[in-house]
Amino acid sequence: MPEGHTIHRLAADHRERFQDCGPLRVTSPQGKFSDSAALLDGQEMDTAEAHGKHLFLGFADTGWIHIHLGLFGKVNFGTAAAANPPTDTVRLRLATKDAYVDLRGPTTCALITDEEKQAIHERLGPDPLRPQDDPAPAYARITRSRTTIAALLMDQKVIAGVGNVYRAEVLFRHRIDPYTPGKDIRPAQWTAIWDDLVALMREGVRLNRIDTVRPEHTPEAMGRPPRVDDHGGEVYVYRRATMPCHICGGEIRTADLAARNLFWCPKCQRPARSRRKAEAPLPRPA
DNA sequence: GTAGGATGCTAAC
DNA sequence: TTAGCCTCCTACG
Repeated sequence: MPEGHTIHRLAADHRERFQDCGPLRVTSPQGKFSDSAALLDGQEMDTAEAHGKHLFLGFADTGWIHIHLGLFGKVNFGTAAAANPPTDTVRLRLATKDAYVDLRGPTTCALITDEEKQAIHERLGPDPLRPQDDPAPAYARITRSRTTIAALLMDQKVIAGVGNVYRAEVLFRHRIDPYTPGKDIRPAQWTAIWDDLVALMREGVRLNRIDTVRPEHTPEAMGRPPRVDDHGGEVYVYRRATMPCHICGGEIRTADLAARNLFWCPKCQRPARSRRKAEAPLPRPA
């Protein structure tokens, strides 16, 4: 379930359980990380950090474990490693005598150097969850681009950490048509998007799930049934195709955009130019 | 039991 | 633009 909030939460969870806890048992039951695991076995993890969807576990003497979960990767924490042997799909297990963590199905799990880590940071855009990150370079790219804002928000070189859920939800919250070209996004709109992502994603880290509905649109406030779905959080449009919009009652739509599912409300997120007209939204390019 | 999809990304055409 | 990667879960027989 990896958008940026998940990865920042994982970094904090790794620090809490394993940072400066003495030598770790490092193994790769599945085998694909065995050589590096052997190098790391018995070392101490001294830090863990996240940038966008990338997780870095720091081992002062040996380097960094670079982890990217991709679409399927999963992390499970547990206690009493000895009593819970890993299954053969576990790529990486870190363990103390009290706690363990298992990594399965990542796109990336590799031992890298400081220089390689730096190169990864340099190709990522600012991350709303990194307090020191500046949203200005992201806007500079957006305002130069004819690509749709929906695609730009998913481009990790532009902004790091936003995934398919946050992109759909933040555009809805600001009534922005997802097909708006980047160059038509006004500075005030970008500031509002960034500030909102900072708030939403921080809440995502805290609760370990994505909630985006405002207080007046919660199930309790509206007297509607809560969402029944594997993500847990309350949302406006993500995976709600054909269901009624919580605000206007119109039908939520879905479309393919850059090989991902886009969700939006065509009434609430009408292009600015046609919002004055009482007509249906303009036809979309395929 | 099996197919298909999923909050991601890259390399190759 | 497409195929490929990696795993888990759900829906459907």
